[in-house]
Order: sequence, then structure tokens, then C-alpha cells
Amino acid sequence: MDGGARGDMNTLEQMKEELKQNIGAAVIAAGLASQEELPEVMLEVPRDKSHGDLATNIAMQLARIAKKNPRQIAEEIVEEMNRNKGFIKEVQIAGPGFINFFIDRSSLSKILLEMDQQKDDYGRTDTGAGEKVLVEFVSANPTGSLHLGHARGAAIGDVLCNVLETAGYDVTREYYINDAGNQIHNMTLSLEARYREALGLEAPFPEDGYRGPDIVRLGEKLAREEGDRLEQMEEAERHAFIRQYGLTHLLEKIKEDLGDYRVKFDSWFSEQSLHDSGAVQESVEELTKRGQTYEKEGALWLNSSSFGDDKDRVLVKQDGSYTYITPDIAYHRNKYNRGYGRIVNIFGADHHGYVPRMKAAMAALGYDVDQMTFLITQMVKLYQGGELVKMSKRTGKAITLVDLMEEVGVDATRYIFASRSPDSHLDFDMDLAVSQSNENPVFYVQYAHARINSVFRQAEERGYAVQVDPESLSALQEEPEFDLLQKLAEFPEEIATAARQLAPHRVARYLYDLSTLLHSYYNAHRVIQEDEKLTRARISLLLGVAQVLKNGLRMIGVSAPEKM
RNA sequence: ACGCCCGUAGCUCAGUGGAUAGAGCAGCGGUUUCCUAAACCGCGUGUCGGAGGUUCGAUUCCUCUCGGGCGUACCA
Repeated sequence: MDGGARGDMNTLEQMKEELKQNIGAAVIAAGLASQEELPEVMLEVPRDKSHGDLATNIAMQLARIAKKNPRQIAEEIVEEMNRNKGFIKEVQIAGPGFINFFIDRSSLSKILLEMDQQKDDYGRTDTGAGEKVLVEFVSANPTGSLHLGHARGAAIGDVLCNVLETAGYDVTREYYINDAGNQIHNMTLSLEARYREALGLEAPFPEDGYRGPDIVRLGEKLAREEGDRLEQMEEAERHAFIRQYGLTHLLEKIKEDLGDYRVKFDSWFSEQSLHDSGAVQESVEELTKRGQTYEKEGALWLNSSSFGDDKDRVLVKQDGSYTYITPDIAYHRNKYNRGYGRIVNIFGADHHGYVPRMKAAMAALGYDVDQMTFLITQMVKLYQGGELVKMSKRTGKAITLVDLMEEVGVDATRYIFASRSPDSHLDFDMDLAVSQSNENPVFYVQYAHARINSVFRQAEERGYAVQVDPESLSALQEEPEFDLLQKLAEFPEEIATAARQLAPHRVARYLYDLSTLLHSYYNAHRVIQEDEKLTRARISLLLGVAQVLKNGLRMIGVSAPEKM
């Protein structure tokens, strides 16, 4: 905890809390419901401004309990509340029984003072109460380059982690390295073949090999560095060497590319370490001890169908080796044992079949499955020149993360992925993403930030101090100014909601909406003008907007330029 | 066959147990002696895929159904 910034409710939250209590008290005072019957009072910001600044549907919720029609109930609640007004300027009953509250606008400008205190911390809440959360994402096999799907997973995972942190969770970002299975053997054979090709030797390519250009390049590099020395080795020795060489370099490249993409992990967790420590074997033994395994046809099976899986799964094959699921069980068991209250796994849709399996395994081990959430990111289709770009695993042809960063840029790529719901099937339009025009939404938000800074530069030239001036705030009287203030006040709650719903794309939407308000305001009202007090007030307001844009863009990993 | 995701305006996508379902793009028409026009303002008759059900109220929840994507190994 860092003192004042976290934990304190901001102005809007205080108002809402106070109002909720007043409403609840009024319901009881009017004899409409007892304390026990009282539903939770819901207060929301109506879409339509003519419906007030805050509204509650409590009267409708009470219809059954009080056995009266909602409008009648609303009347009685309002009757009780009239003695207790405060910051509420006006109350109206509308529609089927909504109670709409209109806020005294002058009270909202206080938010700018809070923001001025909190600066980069504005938006933080203690919603998560410091709960430990492990977020595993990307976790691509170290067998080649990261592609389009990983780019989406990386962006969503990273933004989600930022959101969770801002909402007061204690987040660990983890990448699970599948450095022990069959696919690594495949990588080894593929790299060996490319190495031999680079030496000009006859080299049949393995059936299920990795055909990407990255392995070709790595094979050439290996040939340059080692010459034909490896050819003199025993096969086992050579494979061990190539395997390690490939793993090291491919993983390094993945780290480097993710770094360029502004994604950093706290932890790189090796599958091999689970084998080395005996954790895999231990997990099998634990499941057996719990009576959740059985032998059949020479294999060891997990009784996963008793825990919601379609069928039972093999843990140890006839030949004594593990299936891929077994080390994964050890891995997730390890996550639980590290004491995380919440475990979030972000997977691509092509692996979603794995979810019931892993949940079943954890349930069989006696863990609380509800602590573990799987966030599935849906497929990305890439369009270029109006046509679908085909990917091919067989030929290794695929658009990589590096391609996207080079052709589209990190800001636009991250913004596009971050602004879509994880479970929407995404059409990624390269032409639109690259375009430097108003078609590209990332510029819209960045431009709002740059515009404000441009105003600040002008203001400074004219001798204004670019800082919040508490004395001037009463000059903010225009409708769009109130809209902006209200939007700014909602920011912390928006982040908290995004965290609770594991919905990082809400942040991008929020920033877009805020930018709309800003651009509209900018076009309608001049910041710098004759009236100095008003000018100072508007500078104060824009400082708040710039701060939230900056904080929000930082959260989605997009730059906030001061000039464009 | 079964499981998961999606189906909302011409296109790309938001959204929600509530009031008249929204935004961008595309299209049409306006705005610049004025802090950046990458902007703003105006113009939308949508079976919220379809049918039932729960509810005072369903696009939202449940069931069924149609269409698309993905997945269902002693591969990973």
C-alpha cells in the first residue's frame, strides 16, 4: 500500500455510497421492506443524459416484496429522501419506476484535485485487496517464432495484468516453457536437418518438423559457429547439443521479441524443472494415493470423467513415458502450492479442449477449481488487400509477431488486440492498422493526448502555469465540462470492473469514449481566452484528461505522444 | 456425434435483466481569419440468427434449433 493513493474512495464513489445508504434508509423508513428483504441498491450512470446522472431501479426490484406498483414505490422512496438532499440537485421518477438523480455539478470538479494528488496513481483501487494472482500467458513452445495468435494472447495477457495490478491485485506474470516434450525433439531433428543443409549435406526433413524460416536461419548460424564438428559426434551427443542450442537461442529470441512488444514476464517456468525435481512423478503418485487412477491395457489412467471431463485420460503410456497432460498437471499443482488465490490461464482457442481436462485433474487432486480461470482468446484472421492471408503449419508460412511490429507498429498492434473482447473472433485488417488516417482508432486516442499537450505549450507561451488551480474550478459551467469530469471520475471504477470481469478491452473502449468527449469539447470551446480564471479552470480540466489518457494508454501499453 | 466460442446496422465491433440497442468505417451534407481538420457537427425503418420458456420487464438468463469457427490421441 502506498498511502493516500490507494484505498480512498474518490468523489464519485463517495457520492454513490452515500446515496445508496440514503436510498436504503428511505426504503425502510417508508416501510416498503425490512432490512433483511432489502435488495442491494444498484446505482448506475444512465446512457441517456435526460435520465439523470445516476439512476436506481430499486423500485422495480421492490415491486414483488412491497406488492405495489413500481412507480408508487418510487414516489414513497423519494418522499422519504427529500429531507436528505446534499449533493443531489434534483430527483425524478421516470419510465417504469426508475429514480433518476441529478448531481449538483459544482461538486464534481473536486475530482481534479484528487487527480492532481494522485497523478500517475489515479485509477488505482484496492478492489483486489492485494490478493495474489498468477497469470500464465503466451507460453508458446520454444520451437520457432511467435505468430499472430501469440501476439493477441500477449497483448491481452499483458493488459489484463496491468489492469489487475491497478485494481490492487498482486500479480505474477508467468510464461511456461514446454522444454521437455516431443515437440522439442521435433525441433531438434528439424534444426539438425537445417544444419546439415547449411553444410551442403543430404538431409531429409522430418515429417512433423518445423519448417519456419527461423529454424533455417538458426541451422545456418549453427553451421557457421560449429562447422561440421557435430557430424563427428555420436547421434545422442549431437542431439543433446543441438537441442540445448536450439532451446537457448529460440527462447532468447522469444524473450527479445516480447520485450520489443513491451511484454515482460516475472517468471519463466521450465517444464524440464518439473521432471528434474520429481514433481511430475509426485503428482502421479498423489493422484494414485487419492484413488483417482487405474491401470488398463498397460497404461495408467486418470479417472477424469468423474470430474466433468468427457473421458478418462492416460497419464503414463504403455511404454512408460508420460503423456503431455501429466507434466501439465504437475505444473498446475505447483501453481496452487505456491499460494495463489487466483490462477488465470490465457490460452488460444485451439487449446480450449484442454480446459475440462485440467480442471478435472485439479479437482481430483482436491484443489478448489473455482480459483482457476481459463481465459480463451479466439482465433485471429488476417486480412491484407481485402483478402484473407492463409497460414500454413506445413510450410511454416505464418505472419509473426515481428512482422506485425515491423509492418503495423507496436502501438497499433497492441491497441487493436487490446480493444477487442478476448472471445470475439477477430478480423485483423492490416491495411487499416497501418493506415495513418482517421480510420485507425489508435491515433484518435493518441491525438487527444497530443492535442492537449499542444494547448499546454500555447498556454505556457502566454504565461499560464500548466497546473491545477483550485480557485478557478468554479468557472467550469459548460455541459461538456461536466461530462468530462464525470467520465474522469468513473475511471477507477472502470478499471476495477475490467479487473473483476477479466475484460481488459474495457480500458480501450473507455479511452476512446473519453477521447470523443475531449475532441468534441475542444472543437466547441476554446481553452485559452480572455477570461483568465476560466482559462486556468480549463487548463486544470485538461490536465485531468491528459492524466487519465496517459494512465490508460500506459495500461494498454501504447505510447502517449505529446506531439503528433 | 459431443464440447467450447461467435452470430447485434452494408462492413468491423461494443453493450446490457430494464427506459428510444450503440460506436467506428463506408455513404451523403456541412465546419478552418479560431489552442494541431489524424478533429468536429448533422443524416440510421437493426426480425439483436430463429422458436419456445423464466420474469413486472429478455438482445442479456434457460431449453431447443439454424449458420460459422475451433476442438475432441497412449501428439503436444
